[in-house]
Amino acid sequence: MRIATWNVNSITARLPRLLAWLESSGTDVLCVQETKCTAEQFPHEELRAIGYEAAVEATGRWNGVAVVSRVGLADVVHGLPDGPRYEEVAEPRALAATCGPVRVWSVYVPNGREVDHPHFAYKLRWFEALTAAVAGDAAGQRPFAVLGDYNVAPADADVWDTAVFEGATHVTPAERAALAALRGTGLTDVVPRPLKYDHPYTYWDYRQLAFPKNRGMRIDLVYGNAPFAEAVSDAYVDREERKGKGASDHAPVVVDLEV
DNA sequence: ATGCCGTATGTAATACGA
Repeated sequence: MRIATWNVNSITARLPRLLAWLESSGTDVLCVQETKCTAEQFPHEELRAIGYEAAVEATGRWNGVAVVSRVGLADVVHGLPDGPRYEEVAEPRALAATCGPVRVWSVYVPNGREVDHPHFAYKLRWFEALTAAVAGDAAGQRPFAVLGDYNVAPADADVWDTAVFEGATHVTPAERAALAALRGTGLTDVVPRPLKYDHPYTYWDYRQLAFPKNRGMRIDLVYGNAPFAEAVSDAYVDREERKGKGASDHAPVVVDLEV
């Protein structure tokens, strides 16, 4: 089966490309981030018309996640259990579902903004809650993965220029320690192949020709438990989807599983 | 060519992104 994660940067703006991509890629399960819609606005009908159902955690213009599946959708968990609030709001940033033989979380980790901003402490607390929430499934025998926009580059090689990110979020030891703690539950980083160039970047800023210049970052990650990782037959970044008018600033990460 | 920021809100300007 084919499973993927994609920060679509508004599912409304991306709907034509999303529908076309689901069909052309043959994706069975897609974890979506930044739907930027209300639950009522989510395009269930359009997805159903091409054979997919969806579970959605979304509240409006910010954040929002979903799991879109054509191989079943069960045992949905809405929101991150015991997750921190930001400015007293429980933001829609996580959703779990079981799709056929695989259980997944679709996550949109808080950005952090600046290292001395309250949003950064919120980001680290959010990772702690995620780690606690997934520990059971991570240690289990069923294929399980946490897929999404982690807003952390795991290593220096995962950003196009480390000098640009000195003192910035996404590359700090604290964020990378949070990733290590998450892996400590039994998860491994399923690193995709780049279809071009040397690094499997998944995000390129819209500005300053970042994509044509390949000034990217690998921040969309697939963390799978042992049964998941052992079933992986291929993984790649579909950079073709970052091209052209109407693209998201993130490309899908695609994983093929022998399950 | 992959090409110089995009989205939602709301209808101008702002918040947000990383």
